[in-house]
Order: sequence, then C-alpha cells, then structure tokens
Amino acid sequence: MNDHSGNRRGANERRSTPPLRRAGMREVAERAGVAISSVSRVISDHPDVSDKMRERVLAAIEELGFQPDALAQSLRTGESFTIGFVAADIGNPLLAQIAMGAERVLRQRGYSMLVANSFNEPGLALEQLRSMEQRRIDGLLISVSDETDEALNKALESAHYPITLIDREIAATSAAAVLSDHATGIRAAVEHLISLGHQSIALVNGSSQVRPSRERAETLAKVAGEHPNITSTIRMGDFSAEHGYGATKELMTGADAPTALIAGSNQILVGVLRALRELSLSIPADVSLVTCDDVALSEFLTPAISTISRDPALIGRTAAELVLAQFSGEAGAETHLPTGFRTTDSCGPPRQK
Amino acid sequence: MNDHSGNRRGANERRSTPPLRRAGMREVAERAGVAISSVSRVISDHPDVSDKMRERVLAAIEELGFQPDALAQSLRTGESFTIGFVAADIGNPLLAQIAMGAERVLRQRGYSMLVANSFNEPGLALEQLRSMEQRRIDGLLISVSDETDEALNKALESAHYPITLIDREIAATSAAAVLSDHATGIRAAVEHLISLGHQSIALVNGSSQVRPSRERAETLAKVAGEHPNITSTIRMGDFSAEHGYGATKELMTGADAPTALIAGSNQILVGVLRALRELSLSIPADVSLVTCDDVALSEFLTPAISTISRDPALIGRTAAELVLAQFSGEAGAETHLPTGFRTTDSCGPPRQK
DNA sequence: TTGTACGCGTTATCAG
DNA sequence: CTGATAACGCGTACAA
Repeated sequence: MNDHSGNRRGANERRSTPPLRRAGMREVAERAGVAISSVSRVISDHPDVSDKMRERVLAAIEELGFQPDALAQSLRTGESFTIGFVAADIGNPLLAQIAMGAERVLRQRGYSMLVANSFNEPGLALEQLRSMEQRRIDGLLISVSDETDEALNKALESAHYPITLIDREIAATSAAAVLSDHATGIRAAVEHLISLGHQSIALVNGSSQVRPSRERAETLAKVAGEHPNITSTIRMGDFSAEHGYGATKELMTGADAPTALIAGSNQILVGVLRALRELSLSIPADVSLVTCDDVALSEFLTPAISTISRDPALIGRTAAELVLAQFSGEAGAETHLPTGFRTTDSCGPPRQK
Repeated sequence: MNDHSGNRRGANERRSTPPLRRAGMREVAERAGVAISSVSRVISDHPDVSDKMRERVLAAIEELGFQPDALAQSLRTGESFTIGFVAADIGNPLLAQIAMGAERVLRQRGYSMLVANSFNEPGLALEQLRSMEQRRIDGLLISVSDETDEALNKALESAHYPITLIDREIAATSAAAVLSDHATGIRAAVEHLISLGHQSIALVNGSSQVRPSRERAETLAKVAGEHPNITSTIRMGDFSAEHGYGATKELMTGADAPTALIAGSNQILVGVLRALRELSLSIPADVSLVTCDDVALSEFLTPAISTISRDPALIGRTAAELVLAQFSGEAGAETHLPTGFRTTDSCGPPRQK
C-alpha cells in the first residue's frame, strides 16, 4: 500500500530511492530467507506451497516491487504470451478496429500484441513475420495483401505456431480464418439496385489478390447472371482513392456508363466521390452508389451512402479467439461472419434515357 | 535457395521434412564444425572473424534455416528492441495513423512495437505498462487519457526506460514529448470566425485531463478576450459522440445560442452533427462549424467542414524518433508540431437577429 | 583469430 | 512442502 520502498537504513547499500536495477527472484528469495525455487512456486501459483511460505514471499515481493521477467520466463517455458498482428494498413479504420478488437481479447487472456504494418508489400510482411518468429510469438493474426505470394505462403505453411487469417484464403495452409460473408451483403445490394430498375452495375473493386474483392466480384457477376438483361462491369485495381477515381472517370465517361456504382472499400469510395464530383454527376439522380464497410460521417453526406457493412471489432475478437483456440489442439477452424446492407437515398431508380 | 532442408538420410534422426524444433546456434556450430561462440560472432558481425569462418557458418545457417532467438539475445544483452505503444483508442483513425507512423520508423531501426489499448482507463493503462515492463520494453510511446492520474504518473516517473508522451503534458516527468501546436490552429479558426462577424463562439471540448483540450480552451478564451464584445463558451466533457450531441443540444436550444461551434475531436463532431441535424439547424446559415483533426469524407459533406488539422503520421514518426534519440543519452526533448486551419463553406457570417 | 566457460532470470526435476 | 541444480539460447570476457 505505502510506497516508501524500503526506508530501512543500512539494509540496502545502494542509494535509497528507486532501486536502480529491478529486483529479481534472487533478491526476493534472500529477503524472504527462502530458496529461489520457492519464490518461483509462489509466483506461478504452484499448489504445493504452505501459507506461511506464500506470505513471506509475497511480502518480500511487495517490498522490493518485484516483477517477474517475462523474457526469462518465455525462454524457459517456450511460451511468450505474445501474438503477432500483421496487416497492410492499420491506418485504415477498418483494420484499426479489427486490431483493437483482437488486442482486447488477447490482453484479457494474458497475451500482448505485436503489430506490424506491411504497406501492401509481401516482402516486408515476410520480413516482419521473421522478426516476430525470432521473438517467439505464440500465434499470428495476419491479413496478407496478396494471397498468391509464394514466399510468404511458404513461410505461413511451415510456421510452427497457430495462425488466423483475417478475411483471406490461402489454399495450402492449415491456418484458421475469420471470413466475412461478403456475398450476402453485396447480393442484397445488387438485388436492391436491380429492383430499382438498374440494368448496368459496376463494381470499382480492390485487389484481385485477396478474397473480399474476389467474392464481391463473383457475387456481382452471379447475381447479374440470375436476372435478364443485367450488365455487370468489374474494375479490379488496388484499395486506393486513386484507383477509385480513375476507374470511375473511365466508367462514367465511357460509351455505356453504368447507372449504379459499388465502391470496394472506403479508400476507393473517396476516389469515386471525387470523380463524381468532378464530373458533376449527382447521386442518385445520375448514378446510384453503394460502398463497402462503414466510414465515419458517411451518414451525414447528402445523400448518405448505402453501405454493405460488417462489425470490425467482432472480426478482431473472433480472430483472436481463433488463434487461442488452436492452443487446445484443435485444427484451424473457419468462422464466417455476417455482412449487412443498409440502403439510403444514394440508391434510386436510374435516369430514364 | 532450395528448400529441401537436410535430405541426407541418417544424419538426422527425426522425420525429415521440417525440423520440428527450430535450429539453435548449437546445431549450427556442429554443422559448421566450429565453436558456438564463433557462430555468435558471425551473426553479430564481430570484426574478428576470418572469411573462411564466416563462409562456413553462413552456409550452415542457410542450410538449417537458423534464426537467432531474440528472447535469448534480449535476456543476455538487456536490450529487447521492443517499444511499447499505449493509447486510449487505437480505433480512432487519428491514433491509428500515429501508431502507424511510429511503427514504421521503429521497424526501420530494428525495433518492434507492442501495442495496447487503454480504453480511457488509467488503471488499465498502468496494468499494460507493467506488462510491457515485464517484457522489458526499451522505450514507451504513450498518450494517457488522464494526465492527473497519480498512480500512472508515478509509474512513468520511475520508469527506467525512455518515454515519449504523445500530445500530453505531465509535470513531474523527464519524458520527451511530441506536442501539437493547437493554439495557432484554433486561433486562426476563431479569428476567422470573428472576422465573419461572430460574437458568440462555443467549443464542444474533450476531456480537461489532457493537453489538447486545455490548450484549445485557453486559446479560445484568450483570443476572445483580445477582441471586444466576444463571448466564448466552453463545454468540457469526453471525446465521445454522446458528449458532442448532448452539449450541442444544450447550447443551441439555450437562451443565447452561439453562432459558431467548434468540435473538439472527430468523435465529438459526429455528435455535434447529429444534434444539429435533429434541430434542423443548417450550416452555416444557422451556425458555423469548425472541427479538430481531419476525418475521411469530411470534404464531401455539404458544406465541407472547416478543419483544424495536423499530420498524424508525422506525429507518430516524431514520437518514435524521440524515444530512440534518448538512447543516445540526451534528455527527453519537447518537439512542437504545427497545426493548420482550412476554412470552407461551413463558416459564414452569423444570421442577423 | 578461435574456443572455453560463465551468466542473463526463470522454470522444472529431483532429492531431502 | 522445500531446497539445490540443471537447463532455456545466447553474448562475452578470458584464455589459448
């Protein structure tokens, strides 16, 4: 309770105030007049310790402000209680929320999270993975930027620790995965657009090297195919505003411009909106608009943007639970998380020709 | 290059494919027919190693896929090459960007980043701090949610490693700090509002326990005092949409409603906008609006919101550089980073009475 | 230039 | 129930 750490004179040869080198089990053992191994037993809650022993040791620990050295513990036990998190862009609010959700449950279970931003470079991601392995992470949460990168995949396959893929699909891996069910969300959006009378729908998509983009593209094509006279256009690219801007300009100034647009990410949405503004196209009079994933303030746009949404914190929490679950032996499971569609005034009937 | 790791039969008693336990220096030394310390010298670039030695060792390392164990290294050397990052809400894009900026320069210098979200609870932050200390972080980046929390401050003061405060001011600490110059940004905003004819300006502010809110409040009061007949109102609270909503409703339905509003954070802005929408008050006809820190999509609102902005990635990079700089002996420096003001149509002359 | 031996702070095994 | 003691994987004086 009180913090006058060790005011007894003479007992300690060092300058009194804060112990320069933090105390170790050794000092604790001496202070308590017991063996070092007994101290160990106390801090690791070993059943075979007498109450008197525990008392003495805990007192010494308190007086010295002892904190066990996690590094030494890890070296000895093999467990680091550290989980790695690698993603292309934690600056993206979606991923930041996922990371936050994950960190929360990890910490609750006694784990710390090591993060790394791979900036869409598989090479960097691999390097970061190595760095984490050297730190003996007990598990890994990763959202690769390219599911086809051989070197990275090989590293993931041969990893000796549990892995959870975040919205990614890599064939030859036994990793667990949290997968968002993009299909139902985009299907709802597309069907809604079709019911409004749209016949030409375009998807300004992200990278084809990752699952979300692929699933969205496939679903759009599929749904379009289920209805007569529906044309679907897909512009693959990267998850950037630049791509959103360029693709939208091309699409909307081309011969048969689509009457409805779906932006494949919040970054892409920014580009799409810039292009539409520049072209003086209004929503939904000139073109209906849907985007993927929530963005702050989107509710205040005029019109608000229809959104295919999901719960990022839940994704993060689930990912964390999935890595931890693998410690109990079970193989990497695949968990599917729902996706919703919230329609707003950004979707309306297409302009009559 | 090739990955048929050790296909020689008989040499290894284990199943051939991937070595179950990763190789250590010991195996490398045996394989190369040298002493274990020589291996150590090679991987730590010790000058006194013959080329032949280096060759042999590197070959063995390659063949075994050896990676040095960072934990053991840390235990031995005392350096963990790990920096902690503690903040109240990494889900907040501002902090996520800061974290990203920091992680980038840390990694470039060979450091990994351990993150923790403190959810505005000093108690949790302290716990996380302890956890990181046990992991022997070499330094810490922290943005406390309450500069007056005694327990946390005491822990920071007595820390044995360099610290950089992120936009926080704690008296009794020798930590370095990256401080945004909120004063000039908000001064520019307020003077602009005054020049438009506003005489009653309100700040829907964040927590008074942190520097940014205080500096903004002080500056608003000061600038108002420099001009005749200007009334300033300040509503302290927390950095939440709820506070923004509640405060705005009260302010705008009260006796002398202000003609201009400044939102103290992007979360607060959301609440302010909700309240204004509910009250059917239009911007800037009924009330002019300014917010602090950039938010995605704010450029697409009608009108776009005037913003007091700063560069979050730069803040993060600077914070990282500031911790690392302290390794070279120098005391914790204080770096001030600029703040700008971008005005848009959300500011206009006040409605005539 | 290279090898030997000890210690970093813990945990775990084995006697007592 | 408690106490010595050997690892964990590596760095580093020190000796050869």
